[in-house]
Amino acid sequence: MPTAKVAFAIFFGETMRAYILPAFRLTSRFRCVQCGMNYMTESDDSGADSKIYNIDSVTVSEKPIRDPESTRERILDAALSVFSHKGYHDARLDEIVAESRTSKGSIYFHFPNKERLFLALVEKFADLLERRITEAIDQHTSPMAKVEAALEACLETFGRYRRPAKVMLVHAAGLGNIFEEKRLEINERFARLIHVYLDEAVAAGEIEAGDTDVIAYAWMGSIYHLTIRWVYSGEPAPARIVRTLVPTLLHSVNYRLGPERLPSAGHSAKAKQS
Amino acid sequence: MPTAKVAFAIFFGETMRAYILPAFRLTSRFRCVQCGMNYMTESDDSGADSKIYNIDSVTVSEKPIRDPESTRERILDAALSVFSHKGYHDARLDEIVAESRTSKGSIYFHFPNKERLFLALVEKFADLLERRITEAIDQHTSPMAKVEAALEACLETFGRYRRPAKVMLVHAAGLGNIFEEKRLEINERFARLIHVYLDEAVAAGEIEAGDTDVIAYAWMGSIYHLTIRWVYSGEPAPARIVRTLVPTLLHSVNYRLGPERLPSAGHSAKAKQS
Amino acid sequence: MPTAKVAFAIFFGETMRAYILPAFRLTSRFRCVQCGMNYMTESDDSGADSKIYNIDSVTVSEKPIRDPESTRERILDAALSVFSHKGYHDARLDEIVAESRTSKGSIYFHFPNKERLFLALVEKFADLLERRITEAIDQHTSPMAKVEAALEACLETFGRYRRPAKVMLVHAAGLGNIFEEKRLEINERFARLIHVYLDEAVAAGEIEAGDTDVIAYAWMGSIYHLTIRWVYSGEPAPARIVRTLVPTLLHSVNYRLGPERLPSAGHSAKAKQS
Amino acid sequence: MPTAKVAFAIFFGETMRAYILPAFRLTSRFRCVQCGMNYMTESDDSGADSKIYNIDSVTVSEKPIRDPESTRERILDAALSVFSHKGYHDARLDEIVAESRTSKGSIYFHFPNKERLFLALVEKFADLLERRITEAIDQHTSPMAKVEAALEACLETFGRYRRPAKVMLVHAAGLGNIFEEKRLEINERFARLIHVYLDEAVAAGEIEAGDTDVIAYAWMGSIYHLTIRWVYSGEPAPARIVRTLVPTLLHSVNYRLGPERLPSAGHSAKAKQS
DNA sequence: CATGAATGAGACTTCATTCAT
DNA sequence: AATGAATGAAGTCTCATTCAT
Repeated sequence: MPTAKVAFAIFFGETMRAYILPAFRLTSRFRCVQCGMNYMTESDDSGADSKIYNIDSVTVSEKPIRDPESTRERILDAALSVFSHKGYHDARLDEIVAESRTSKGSIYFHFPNKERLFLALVEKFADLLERRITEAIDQHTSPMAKVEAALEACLETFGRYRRPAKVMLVHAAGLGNIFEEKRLEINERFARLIHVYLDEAVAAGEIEAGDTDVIAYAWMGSIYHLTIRWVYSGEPAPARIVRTLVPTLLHSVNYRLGPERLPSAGHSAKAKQS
Repeated sequence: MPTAKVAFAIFFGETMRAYILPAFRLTSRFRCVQCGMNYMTESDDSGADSKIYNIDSVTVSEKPIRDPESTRERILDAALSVFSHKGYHDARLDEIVAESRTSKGSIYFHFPNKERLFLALVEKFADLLERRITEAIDQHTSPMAKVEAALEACLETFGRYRRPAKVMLVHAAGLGNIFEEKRLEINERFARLIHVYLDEAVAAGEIEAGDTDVIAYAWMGSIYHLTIRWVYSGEPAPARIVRTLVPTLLHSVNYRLGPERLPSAGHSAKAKQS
Repeated sequence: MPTAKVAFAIFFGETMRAYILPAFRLTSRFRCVQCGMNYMTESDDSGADSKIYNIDSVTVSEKPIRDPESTRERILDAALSVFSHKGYHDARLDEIVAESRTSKGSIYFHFPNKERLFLALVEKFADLLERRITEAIDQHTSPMAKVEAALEACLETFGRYRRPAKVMLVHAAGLGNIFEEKRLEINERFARLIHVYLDEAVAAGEIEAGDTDVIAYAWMGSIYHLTIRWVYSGEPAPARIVRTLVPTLLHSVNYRLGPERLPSAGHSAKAKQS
Repeated sequence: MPTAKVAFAIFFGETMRAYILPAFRLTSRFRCVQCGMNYMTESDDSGADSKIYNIDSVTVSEKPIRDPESTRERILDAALSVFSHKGYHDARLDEIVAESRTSKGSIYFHFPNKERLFLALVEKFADLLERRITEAIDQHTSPMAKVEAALEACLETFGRYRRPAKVMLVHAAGLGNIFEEKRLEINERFARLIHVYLDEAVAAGEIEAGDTDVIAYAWMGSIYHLTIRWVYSGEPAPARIVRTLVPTLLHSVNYRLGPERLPSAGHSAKAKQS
C-alpha cells in the first residue's frame, strides 16, 4: 500500500496547509514563513505531476501579490459599482466577483455575508460624510454659521461622491427591516447634528424658537430628495441645488443671510438659469 | 327523510318547489334576486338522488361568494398587508395566498406577476393621494392658499393611510431600476403639482420669485422624510408634523401667513409640547 | 327569513339545472323541453335583476346556436392547428380555447383531457389514411399492383393533409410512453398492411422471397421520413417523392415495373429536374 | 491515542510526518502524486487538535473525488439514463440529481438549463455516430463499398448504443420547434453523407443515375424506423435488420452485390429464421 | 351544454453560502 | 488567504384540470 507523498506545504499565519499541486496554477509563488524561503510551484500540462523548487531570488512587487488590504479594497470598489448600478437585491455576488477580479471565497473571507458587505459600504460613506461635516462646522463659531456650513458640506459631499450617495440614499431604503434600522440610525446621526446647532441658534437668539426636531428632519428630507433626484436624472445640477436650497432652508427658520450673501441670494430669477 | 336541509327553489307557475339536483355538489351558492342576499345549499353525502321539497326557508352561509371583483380586492388587501410588513423582497407569495384565502393561481390570474401586483398597490395609493390633493386645491382660489391646502391634504392622507404610505414611500425605494422609474414618475407627478401653484403664487405676487423647481422637490423631500419617519417610528405625530411643517415650508418662500393663523404660528415653543 | 326565488329553469337532456341570471349574457335563448316553449333571458346592465319571458316565436338558425357537433369540430380544428404549430407540450389549452372560440369547460366536456384530445386527432387521421389506402388497394387484383397503389395512396394522402400528417408523424413521437404505444400501434396497422400484400406477391411469384417483415418497416420508414422532411422544409415536393420513391421501393424487392411505366422510370436523370 | 486513522503525510527533509490539522474536516481528499491514486483522510469527531504521527499507510476510500470532469460525466450519464427511460418532458431534474449523486445546483453549474443538457447528449451521440461511420468509410475505395460500409456502421452503432439511440431518435422528436431544428440538422448531416457517396457511385458507373437526394432520405428513414422499432420492442434483432436491410437498400438502386455475398443474400427465406 | 375564475401540485431555476483544496 | 465547484433551500411561475354557475 502506497504512502501518500506530500507535494507542497505553506504556512498561513499560524495554520499550516498542505497541497497536492495539480489543482494549482502553473506558476504560483509563496514564501514559507518558517524557513523564510520563497517557493515556486511548477506543473506540466498533463497536470498529474508537480515539483517543488527552492527559489532564492524572486522579484517582489511593491505590494505583494496577495495583499489582504488591496483585496478588500478591490472587493469594496467592485461592490460599490455593482450595488449602485443594480441595487442591493439585483446585485449578484458573481458580478462583484467578476468586477473585483477576486473569487467568491475571497469575498466570504473578508465579509461574513452579502448584507455586511453592503453595510460596510454604507458605513464607509456615512463616516466620510460625518467627517466632512464636522470639519466644516469646526471652522465657524456662530451657531447659524455652523448650520449653514454643515448644509453646504453635506450637499458638496453628496455631489462629489455620487455613486456612494446613491447606494446610501436609494438602495439602502426598502431593503427590509434589517437594513431599515441601519438607515434610520444613520439618518438620526445627521438629523441630530443639525438639531443641536439649530437649538444653539435659538438659544443665541439667531432664529426664532420652533419645533427644531421636526425642522431638522424636514431639512434632511429636502437634501436627500434633491440629491436622489440628481443622482438618477442628473438634474438639477449640484451647484444649482446649493444656490437655492441653502437660502430656502435658512428662510424656513426666518434666518436672514448675512449682508455678504444677500446680493447673490438664491431667490432671484437668475438663479434658475444655471 | 334525507338530512339535506335545502337545495334549491324554483317556481313552476305558481307552485314553488325545491330540488336537490344530482349534479349539484355539497355546496352550491346562489344569490336571491329578491332580497339580494347570498345563499348556500347544503346536502348530506348520501344525497345522490334528486328530491323535491316544498321549502320556504334556507340556511344562510357566511362564506363569501365567488366574485372576481371581490377576489381581486381580497388579493390586493392581503398584498398590502404583507408588503407593508415584510417589504417587497421578503414578502412571499405564499403569505399573500394565505392571507387572501385564495390561491397562487388566482393571484396569477388577476396579476401577471409579483412586480405588477406591487405596482398596482402603489398606483392605487398614488391615485387616491392625487384625488385628495386635487379636491383640496379646488376649494381655494388664492394660489398660496392652494399650496397650503395641498400640503395639508397630502400630510393628512399619508396620516390616514399609514400602511399604503409605507408601501409607497419606503418599500418602493431600492427595489431596483424597474421600480425606481415608477417611483420617480409618481414623485414627478406631485412635485409638478406643487411647482405649478408655486409659480402661480409668484405670478400673483404672493411670494418672491425663486427657483421654484428646486423648491418643489425640496418640499416633497421634507414631506416624504417626515412621513417615512412617522410610519416607522410613530414619531413625530402627524398633527405635530402638520403644525410645524406647513408654516416652515411657507416661510421658506417668504410667505407670511394670514392674520387668522399668525397667533398660533407653528414657530412657537408651545408647539413642541404636543 | 327570505325564500330563495328562482330565476330560470333549463333542461339539459335529462338533467335540470336552475340559474340565477345575473351571470348570464344579456340575451340567451332556450327552449324548455318540458313545456316546449322558448324562453329568452333579459337583464339590465346593473346586472342584479333578471326577468323571464315566454317567447313563442324565435328565429331559429338552421344549426342551432349551441350545436354539440359543430362545437366538437371547432375544437378539433383549433387543436389541430395549435398542435401542429407548437407540438404537443408547447400547445396550451388556452390557445386552443382562443382559436376555437369556445371555452375551457367546453373542451373538457367534449374530451376528458388534453391527451385524449390529441389522440382523437391522431386517430382521425389514421382512419382517413387507412380508408384511402384500402380504397386504392381494392381497385387492383395483382398483389404487387396493390402494393404500388397503397404506396401511392399513402404518399398522396400525406401530401394532401400536411398538417394532420405533421401531428401524427412528428409530434406524436417522443411524447412519453403513453403516446408511444398508440403510435406504434398505428404504425403496426400500416406496416402489416404492406406486409400482407408483400407476402401475397411472394406467393404469386411476383417478387423473390425475403424478410418481408423487415422490408415492410423499412418502407414505412422511407415514407415517414420523406414526408416529415417535406412537412418541415417543404422539400422535396410530393410529386417528386412519389416519382422516385415508388420505383425505388419496388426495385428494393426486385420488382420490375410494367412496360407502361418503364419509359418514365424514376431512375433517370430527368426526374431530378422537378 | 486518537482513533483517527490517518490525516496527512508530509516530508520534511527526509522525515515523513503525518498531521491532523485542526482546520481539516472529517473528509479531506488527496491524490498521491507517486501512485496516482486518490486518498481520503479520516478523523473522529473528537479530533479537534492537531497531532503528528509517523505513518506509512493510508486507508483508501471508494468515494469519488471532487473533479469537475467526472462530475460532468456523472451528470451526463444520469441524464442519459433518465431521459431514455422517461422521455424529455417526463424526466425530472430531481431524478437526474438523484441518479448522478450530485445536486441541482451542480447540474446548473455545468449546463445552463435542461434543454442544453439534453442537447449535449444528442450531440455527443451524433458525434460518435459520425466518427464510426467515417472510420468505416475510410477503409474502402469503391464508392458503393463505402455506402455499404456506412450502412453497416450506422446500424451497428445504433445496435451497440441502444439507450443513446433511443434518446436521439425517439425523444428528440416531437419536443417542439427548438429541438426539431437540431434533429433536422443532424439528420441532414447523415443524409448528406449518404448522398455524396451515392453520387460518386453514379459517377463511377456502379449504379444507375437517379434522384439520389430523395433516395438518401429514404434510406435514412428506413434505418431510423427499424432502429426505433427495435429500441422499443426489441424486434427485429439488429443482426436480422442488417442482414435484410443492406441488400434491400442496395437493390433499391439496382446495385448487385459481389459474388462473395450473393449466396447468403438477405433475400432468402432462411434469413427470416434468425 | 357552456363558461371562465379558481386551484395547487410541481416544474425549473436562482444564488447566497460552504468547503475541500 | 484564495479559489471556484458544489450545494440545496426556496422562490416565482405555469398550466391542466375542476366546478359553481
